[in-house]
Amino acid sequence: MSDFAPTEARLRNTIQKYPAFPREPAVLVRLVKHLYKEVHDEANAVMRPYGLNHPEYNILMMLYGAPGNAMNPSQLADAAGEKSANVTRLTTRLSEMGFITRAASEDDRRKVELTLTPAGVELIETFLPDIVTLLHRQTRNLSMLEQAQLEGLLKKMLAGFGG
Amino acid sequence: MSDFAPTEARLRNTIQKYPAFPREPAVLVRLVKHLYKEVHDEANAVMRPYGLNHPEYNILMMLYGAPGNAMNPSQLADAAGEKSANVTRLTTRLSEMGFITRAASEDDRRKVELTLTPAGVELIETFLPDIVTLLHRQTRNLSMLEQAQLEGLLKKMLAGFGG
DNA sequence: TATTGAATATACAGAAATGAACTATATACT
DNA sequence: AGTATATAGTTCATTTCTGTATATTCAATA
Repeated sequence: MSDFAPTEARLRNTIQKYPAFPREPAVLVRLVKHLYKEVHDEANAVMRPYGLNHPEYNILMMLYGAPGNAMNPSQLADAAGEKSANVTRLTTRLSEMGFITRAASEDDRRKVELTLTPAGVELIETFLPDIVTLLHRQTRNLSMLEQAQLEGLLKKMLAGFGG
Repeated sequence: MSDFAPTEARLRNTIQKYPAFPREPAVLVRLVKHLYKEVHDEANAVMRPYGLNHPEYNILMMLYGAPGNAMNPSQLADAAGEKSANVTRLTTRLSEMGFITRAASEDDRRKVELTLTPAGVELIETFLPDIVTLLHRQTRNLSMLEQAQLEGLLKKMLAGFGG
């Protein structure tokens, strides 16, 4: 449970030296960063016994939630927040392990269709209980109302990106 | 401005197949992940012309906010959310570039003191205008009240980690 | 004061991620 | 049709990161 107070202190010093530095945006960005690191590390730890890491978990879950358990690499890159070159590597490995298949698309021959295999589905449903526990733990400090509020604010912030 | 609707749809499918999967915690984690990726990529893009990347920017800013512009590697690892082995590498590079110095601590000889050089401070104050612009852009959709609410909720969530 | 255990930082090898270049296919335009 | 432009995916070289082992110093205590 990393303490955020030192970050606040550093930010005060920074602003004293450089008054134009915007406190609130900087706090938000640093909080997001810290939260992500925790999420990432904890997910890695949970997945390790299954021979997977956090990005691989993500890929699998995106497919699990897709119609027909299938997606293209580019959709997957977008969904999982990975660069496309990285999706190639990740899906190659998952396919070597037998959890997904790779097939050329019929209608557009540039496209590739990645599909979960039954073994992939089985694997997912094996590790999901651990993930469910993790997710509950990671949000245990927030009431349902607070979770909903947080969701709304994060979406709003995210929507402002990329301009 | 990556659209979040497909994520929601995937989550609905997932829950239909696996009802125990907690929607709200999963949404929050995915939002944090997407936000972080955007923050990371955009910061990398802004820093590139200065010959730096996002983690290096972070290291420099942590030092800039520290008393005496100095910290130990372990403090820095905690502050910047980097693994300590990575801090060694990052600070070695920054020191080779002349932006920080590395010195053995007087009182505890296990410790190392990393300090910003004048060149480091100058560099920071050169790129800060671009960062300030970036930070404002990344939070432009949120009112000041919303930013404060978001800060509170993120802190609360973060405080629940690590148990 | 020895000894044991904890803390700090680094080294190193292997794994993961990135950016840029490239191939192949599809779409738009004239 | 023919040419230019855009899109999908991969490859490759390089950079970045991680986990683990190790060296050194400090702290506690018997």
